[in-house]
Amino acid sequence: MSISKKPQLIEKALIAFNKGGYQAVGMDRLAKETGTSKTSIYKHFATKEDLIVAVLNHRDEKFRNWFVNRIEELADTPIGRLLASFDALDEWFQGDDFLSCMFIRASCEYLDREHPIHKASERHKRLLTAYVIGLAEQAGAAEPGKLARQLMLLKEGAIITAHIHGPDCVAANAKAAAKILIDHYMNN
Amino acid sequence: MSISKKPQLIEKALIAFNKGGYQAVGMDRLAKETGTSKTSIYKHFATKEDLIVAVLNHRDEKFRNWFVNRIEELADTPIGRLLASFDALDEWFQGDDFLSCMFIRASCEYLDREHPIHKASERHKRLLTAYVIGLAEQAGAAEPGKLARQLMLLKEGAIITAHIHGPDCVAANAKAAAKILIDHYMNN
DNA sequence: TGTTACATTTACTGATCGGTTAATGTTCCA
DNA sequence: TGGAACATTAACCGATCAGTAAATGTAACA
Repeated sequence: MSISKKPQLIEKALIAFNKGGYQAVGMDRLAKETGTSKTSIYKHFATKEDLIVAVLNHRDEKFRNWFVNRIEELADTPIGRLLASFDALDEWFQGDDFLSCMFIRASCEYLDREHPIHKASERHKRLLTAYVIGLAEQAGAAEPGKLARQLMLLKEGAIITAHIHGPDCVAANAKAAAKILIDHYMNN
Repeated sequence: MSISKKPQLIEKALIAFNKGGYQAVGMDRLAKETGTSKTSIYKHFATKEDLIVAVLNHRDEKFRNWFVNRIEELADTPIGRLLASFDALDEWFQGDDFLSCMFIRASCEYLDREHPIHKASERHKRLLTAYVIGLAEQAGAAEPGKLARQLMLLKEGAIITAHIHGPDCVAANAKAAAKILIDHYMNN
């Protein structure tokens, strides 16, 4: 495999891990599903752990990019965007390949907060939170950090709930709660 | 192992799975950590999957029992209890053995919603939700189901956030959001 | 055409996976 | 004391785990 095919390997590994789980998908199966021999995979990544971290960082970039762009398509005011973020979530939940969040799942399989895979998940959530804080600041909320973190709690909760019980009504309910919180922090 | 030691086996297996994860803890390690030979374990449980389901059902009973009792110790009005549930969460988060929620983690390792282990997790969350709905009804909230489900989103989000980023401020922030939501549904 | 360099495959390592078989205690009653 | 019943152990099963070594294929350049 030439060096230029590394991104394709990461992309295919992402699909495999998303579908099957990090521990459950072994390197042999990964080689099969990516169409790349194990030896070639290990040319690019020293360990499975390194590959997973690369997959997560790729996912981070792709997801945040999609999320922000979608939100900006859906609304053009800060408050509108804070709310629209839940519509974007709903689209994600309703998709065929939604199997919870790859970062939450990673942190559940690699429990130690100091584990590189766990840290990659922490980073993703921190960056997402920073984006929401920015929106809350633009909106002129009384306590933007507090509001943003509360909205993030609703988002994480919605992800878990949509995965465990199914996606119906979950994002809409989270959005309704978000509306109440936003209204509170904009009038106090 | 006599039949009477089955509960102890479940209890020890719970600790092992909580500490190490469901897939990561193999049956050999489980035998070592529970002090029970594999053959004896398989006398009580046909498969590892059956054992995990038994562990989860035990955890469900134990956790809900603790949760409800703690809440009723902390407050004696329905609204007080809705809020106190977040203080109980905080106590859980701050404990030494907090490694996210065993049911969330189970649903993350066994992704298929039809999988028995996933279903056991769904059941636990459904029963918890039912309890919170009951409190919201007692409180006389305008839309008790909606309020309760929104509070549940905050709880699930808090669990994930406390696990990924650490427990500091998480439950308190969720409680602050809960206060706003409760206030809204009690005055409208 | 011969050679160097690199990509890729096959076959393998020891360890561990979930689960089973056969042998060895141990207990209890006749 | 003999033996049926049951609990427990150790050894083993084929499959798979993450990772590696050796062999093979392929391309570029001299």
